[in-house]
Amino acid sequence: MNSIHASLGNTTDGTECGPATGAPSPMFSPLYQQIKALITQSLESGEWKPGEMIPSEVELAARYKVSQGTVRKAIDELAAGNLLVRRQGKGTFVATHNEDRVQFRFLRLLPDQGELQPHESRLLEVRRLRAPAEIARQLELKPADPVVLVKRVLEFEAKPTVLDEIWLPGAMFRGLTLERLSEYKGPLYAMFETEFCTRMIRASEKIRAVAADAAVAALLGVAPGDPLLSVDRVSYTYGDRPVEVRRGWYVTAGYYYQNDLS
Amino acid sequence: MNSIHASLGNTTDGTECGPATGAPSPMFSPLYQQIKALITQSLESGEWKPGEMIPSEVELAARYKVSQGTVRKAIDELAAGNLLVRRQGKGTFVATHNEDRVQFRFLRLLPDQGELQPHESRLLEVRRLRAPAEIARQLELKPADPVVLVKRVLEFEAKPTVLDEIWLPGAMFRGLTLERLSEYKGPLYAMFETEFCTRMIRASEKIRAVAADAAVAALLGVAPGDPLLSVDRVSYTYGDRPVEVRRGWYVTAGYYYQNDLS
DNA sequence: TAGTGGTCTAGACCACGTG
DNA sequence: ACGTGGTCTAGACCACTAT
Repeated sequence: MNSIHASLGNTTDGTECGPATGAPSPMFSPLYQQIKALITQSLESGEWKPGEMIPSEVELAARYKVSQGTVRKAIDELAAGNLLVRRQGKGTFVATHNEDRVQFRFLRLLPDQGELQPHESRLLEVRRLRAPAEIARQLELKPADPVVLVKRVLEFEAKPTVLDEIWLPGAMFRGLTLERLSEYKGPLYAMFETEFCTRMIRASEKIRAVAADAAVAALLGVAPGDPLLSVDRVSYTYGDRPVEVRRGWYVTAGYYYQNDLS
Repeated sequence: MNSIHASLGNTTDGTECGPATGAPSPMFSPLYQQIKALITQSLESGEWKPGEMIPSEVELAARYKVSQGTVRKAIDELAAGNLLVRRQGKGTFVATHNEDRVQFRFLRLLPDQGELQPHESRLLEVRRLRAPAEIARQLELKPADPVVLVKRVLEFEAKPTVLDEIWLPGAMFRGLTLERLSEYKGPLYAMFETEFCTRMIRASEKIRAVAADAAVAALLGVAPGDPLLSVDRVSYTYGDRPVEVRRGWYVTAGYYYQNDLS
């Protein structure tokens, strides 16, 4: 009958970010799962921020009053899920989208030849409106809740290649404006993380081949009817809460979507 | 200075299948990696066949003269890579494509509504020929080496949905004929595994949107020019050796290609 | 009841990165 | 030299499955 001992060093010192919900958490499960949940809470509450180093394994073992091996197994799983990054000799760090190394975890478009060049993002519009039924459903909002709609085009080597319609919960992205977005360099998810305390953990995509309609064709510089890759993505943050719906159209002439099965 | 002790129970008793290559294997690396390599060898040589149970952790620990924890870590990684399947209370088993549970690991097409229905495979042709340059390159064969080409259509609910051109090394798939193929029920990879001792471990896909040409359109019952999902797959077996090239065209009306990012 | 994998511990030592 | 994560061990006990 294992359960975590009372409440200890779980110092959720209300730092800037998230609500530190403190969901009941699984009580009767393997110890390392409980530790995993506690660490996840600290990540979500912002006690340890993206890019920062978390306490060492021995420290955590002391804090939670378990053996180092148990903490290790918890961290192993979190690292496998890309929430943490281990670096031998240095420590364990909170994963972040602000790293060149891991830039393209969520954009799996590669050129037929050569390396992927840095791309240019051209903002078309940023609008606040009431969520259409389908978007509300996917974001788990009430119909007509406020949302932000961002439209943009990504250009690779000066060729428009990706058109994105990005839907975000309005409540969560209050200060998001076209100006603020255009100032920001680098991936969107990096900005969401640093400016809106919203870290994208995983995403699920539905991919289809579609014919370009007139509007999309014009924006991407292709002919109406040309085949495009349609990518419908829902992104999730801690606790599997959906926080972004993204509809993308990819021009796959000279580029392909890379996927590995195992 | 760790290395595996001399040669022990590594009884590669030349059973029916593979050549049991016995590549030198990594000598100075973590012990559990060496164990992992040894286990992989036994899998490749056919000592333990798909679906069978491998020796228990304590047995393996004794055989390799290491602790159970070390064997455990090796098995953990092999299970994570889908080479083995752990089943509590029963044992650890060699993964197989002959299981309903894991049928659609490599076919990620889902219907917009409802569950995926069992599909019908319609063989168009099976032909032996000399490998075109591009196929030879991808299969790491010499140009003009013999290959087998299989063409088929998959039908979902009586609607042709997937057209596949499958290229296989001729030497490896000697007895493969249209008759033999059409007798076989179930996934191709299950047949390859049981009949040709070739287990597909992982695959890499390049996905594009293309316009259907006349020939493909006719076979799939769509109009020429209609958008199709083009899926170029290379599948690998033990040791990352490529053993299949597959060019697929998917009709994504009513179906989508599902992908999860993390 | 016996055998399997699953969890947890405690401690020793190694490999890497830093000061 | 020190602190970090990484490896390896040995042993205890739990949970599940079969007989």
